[in-house]
Amino acid sequence: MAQTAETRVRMAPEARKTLIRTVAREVFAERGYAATGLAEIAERGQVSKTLLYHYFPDGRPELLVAVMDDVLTELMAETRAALAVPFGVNRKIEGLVDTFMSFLERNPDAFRLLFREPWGSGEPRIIRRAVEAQVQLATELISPLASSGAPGPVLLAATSGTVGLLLATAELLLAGQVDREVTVATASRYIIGGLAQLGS
Amino acid sequence: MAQTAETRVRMAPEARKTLIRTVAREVFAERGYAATGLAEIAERGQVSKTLLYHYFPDGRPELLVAVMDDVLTELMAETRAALAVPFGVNRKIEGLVDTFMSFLERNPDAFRLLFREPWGSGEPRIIRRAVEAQVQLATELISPLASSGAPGPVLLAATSGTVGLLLATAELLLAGQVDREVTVATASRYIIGGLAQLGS
DNA sequence: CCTATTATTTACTGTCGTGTCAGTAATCGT
DNA sequence: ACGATTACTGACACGACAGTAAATAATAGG
Repeated sequence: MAQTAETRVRMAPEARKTLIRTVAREVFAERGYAATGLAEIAERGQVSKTLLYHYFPDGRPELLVAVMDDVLTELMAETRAALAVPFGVNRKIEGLVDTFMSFLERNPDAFRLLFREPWGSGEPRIIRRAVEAQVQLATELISPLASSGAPGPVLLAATSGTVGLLLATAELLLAGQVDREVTVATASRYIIGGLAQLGS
Repeated sequence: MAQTAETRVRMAPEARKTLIRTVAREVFAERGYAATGLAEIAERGQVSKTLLYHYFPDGRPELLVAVMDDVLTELMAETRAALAVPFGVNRKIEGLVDTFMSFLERNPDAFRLLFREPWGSGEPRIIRRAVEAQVQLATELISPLASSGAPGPVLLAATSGTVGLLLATAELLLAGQVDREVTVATASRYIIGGLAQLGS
């Protein structure tokens, strides 16, 4: 009967928190937000549900925001790096697209979590703000690539559309319907050609 | 105590069915799929939950597929009409975009239901098939607008990207951040410019 | 008018997910 | 060594929702 005598694990709060964030990221990514219960996160993290509430008092929403923040930070870092090269706009666009697709191939589920969940309906405010911030960032990042002569709203529509285009083609890549080379090449050309039309 | 004597309403099956479809469309659109319970549909339709199961044995998923089908049918009809004009490709594109945006302004919630829900994760098969059909249709519709010289995968990526672009700018329009004229003009130009790049 | 049919409801069961409370075990300071 | 603090847990109340069985009222056919 030698009970393995429940040796509890007891970690430093920061460590536990990041551990939880990591696990939550996995589960949310796999199952999607709506389909994920705190119970599963707790189980996989070898942790009680109560502890989740202790570190993230607002429960699931707060946990999700934390995860979104993590993923977004990574993505933004890589993207910024891709834009920092000393080449012309067209080259930068290609670099951006390539980086984006590469990130998605490495984090396909996180991608869906970030961009393909139906935020905006009845979800808590924390999430809405996180999503707005996300859109904001993407826009700031892409705006400089467009011809700077165009008026505000046009620019906004164009950048937003560019993001949509990227996401749609990315989906195709993830579904295995188009290989990466073609995806990157086509999307890049499309974007270059599209942005070129704004001034005329 | 004069009970208004529960006069049941008893309709012909077809009528009830379409009534239910209508109500379901409203509720799904407002609340989103995940957040909608059958109870609410039943309540708003002045009908018992059991009846829903009677006419749609698979419950929520089946109900949703029915609604998606209705909305999609409408959208496709309008879109086809817009493409049937005897003008050149560029004009057709403008017409398509305009029609699309117009439809969305009239059915903003249905739009979100169709395109912005996270289908593809753990949802029942019926839904997945419905979504695939939807993508299929959109692709067939847009494909002919691209320069026909490009190879298959490129064409696929381009059409898919076009849809993404449309959806993204539509979102902007619905959010009131850009007015319709600008949205249509910018999206059209972008698409025209983008598709033109495919051959080179 | 009466019976067979069927459209419809009431009332219920089981499941699952959130959020909480009272308690238990590890660690730290002294 | 031994309290005091703090990380952590088990068990449960509570509500919402999917799904079902059996009864009931409306209609159609004779």
